[in-house]
Amino acid sequence: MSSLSLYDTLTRTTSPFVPLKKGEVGIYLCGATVQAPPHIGHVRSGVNFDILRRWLTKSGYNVTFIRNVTDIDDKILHKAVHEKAPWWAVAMKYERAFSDAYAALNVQPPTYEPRATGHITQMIELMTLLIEKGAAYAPGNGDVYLEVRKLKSYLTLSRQQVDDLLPAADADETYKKDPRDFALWKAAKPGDPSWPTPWGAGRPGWHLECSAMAHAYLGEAFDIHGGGLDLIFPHHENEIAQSEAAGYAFSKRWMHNAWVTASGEKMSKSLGNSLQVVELLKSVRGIELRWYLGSAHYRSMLEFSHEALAESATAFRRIEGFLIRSTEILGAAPTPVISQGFTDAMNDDLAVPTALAGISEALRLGNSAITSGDKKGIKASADEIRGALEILGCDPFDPVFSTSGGEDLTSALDGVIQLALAQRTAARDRKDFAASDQIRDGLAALGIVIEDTAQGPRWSISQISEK
RNA sequence: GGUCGGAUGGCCGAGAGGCGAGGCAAGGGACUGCAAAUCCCUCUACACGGGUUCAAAUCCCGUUCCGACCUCCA
Repeated sequence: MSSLSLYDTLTRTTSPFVPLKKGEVGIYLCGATVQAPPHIGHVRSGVNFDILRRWLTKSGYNVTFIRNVTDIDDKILHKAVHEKAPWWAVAMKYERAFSDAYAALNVQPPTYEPRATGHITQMIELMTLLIEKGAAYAPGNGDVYLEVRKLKSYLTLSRQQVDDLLPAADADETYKKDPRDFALWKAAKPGDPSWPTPWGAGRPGWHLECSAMAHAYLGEAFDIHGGGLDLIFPHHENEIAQSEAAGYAFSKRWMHNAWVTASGEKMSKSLGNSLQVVELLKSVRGIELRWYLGSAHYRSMLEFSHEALAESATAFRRIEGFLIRSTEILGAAPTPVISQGFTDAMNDDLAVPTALAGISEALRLGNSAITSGDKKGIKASADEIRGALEILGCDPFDPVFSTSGGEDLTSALDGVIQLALAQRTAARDRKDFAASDQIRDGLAALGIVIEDTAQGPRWSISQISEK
């Protein structure tokens, strides 16, 4: 029996996962800044860490999963001006869009999903502590800064030296002791939302909120902190700086997902709307998009193309088709079973691609078992495949993926189609293939696909058409 | 300037000293009245140049190209 090993960005190595508290895992994942609709890069992070969470849960851990919502920042304020709407309306609109995208991809809701603006009190407490300890200072302009040169281990996650950093273009050295000092708190500008503090009214800096919320929900030390690669610096470095300066042990392990790239380049908001989740869901189902995003290793760049996505969806439908056929033959949905091969792969830093190779093997064996009528073999393969799909969040039997209409409609439809199939079978028996093909073509025109199997004809509703 | 990744067959994507993952696409075959589905077979690749080694896609040195971060980023 293998045990779980995970990569740690801090040490740049894979090491055995040992929780701080037996049987418990605390995870903090940096969520979205809700200032635009989600594109697939955003949801890849959600999918990757959802797989981690499901695997930890399946491994017997009680997982507390925190994913924050940054609902106040410069971009949201700019967007509010642009959209001629209050900043909070903009934030809520895009928070909903993210929630919808996560739901469409079967990303489980976090245990708690804190918003930055709901935790100003905790942020003020943290700043007070940091100032008391001499790590932060309020120079009187309403800003509060963290003094990075006082920290002994600043930039260890990204392995940089303070003096190597390019000075920020917008650094205001009037008040900062060092241009690299970063803002915990930003003084209010006229017209901007603000909250009162002992140092003046203002709003939180981006980094402070995550430290404050992680502390509020997971305590001074927790197991895993996650996010996209681009958050390593400055965001995660600054979180570490704030938290350690406050005396917290903070995260024991750091995990970062790689990007979805387009033509080799990191996906960015300038690429337009085509790779937004809502757009892609017009050509593939949520379960298929999830399969695609989850199929590459989380630390590998995933080169997006519409062709690759379509191929991935085809591959998934093949697996799904087997599970549906096996269910028809066995008269019951498969029971999820986790195979040893799947366990070993997932325990090796979530080696999903290796696990997928195992699924392909089980699929081949299962299809052969259908051909030979080996019900025991069918069940063994179907159980194993469903078990794996469940962890990957792509279980076709999961109610979240069920198409509207439901059982009643399907069974009524089945009765009608069975009548037509009986006519067709009769025609085939008397070798009247013109008549039998006419029936098949007629059903096909209605979106009903007929297949002749060893167990007799079966029908299914054809998948949504490709664009 | 600093830090960090990457380059694998037509395409996507694993692997990290010996045994050429897997998928998609393509071609051939089996099955079938035909189709679909399914199964079998074929297509045997690691950017380039050196080196280490009995053995290198994998380790070392160098080169080229692509990309990311350096205070808005999943």
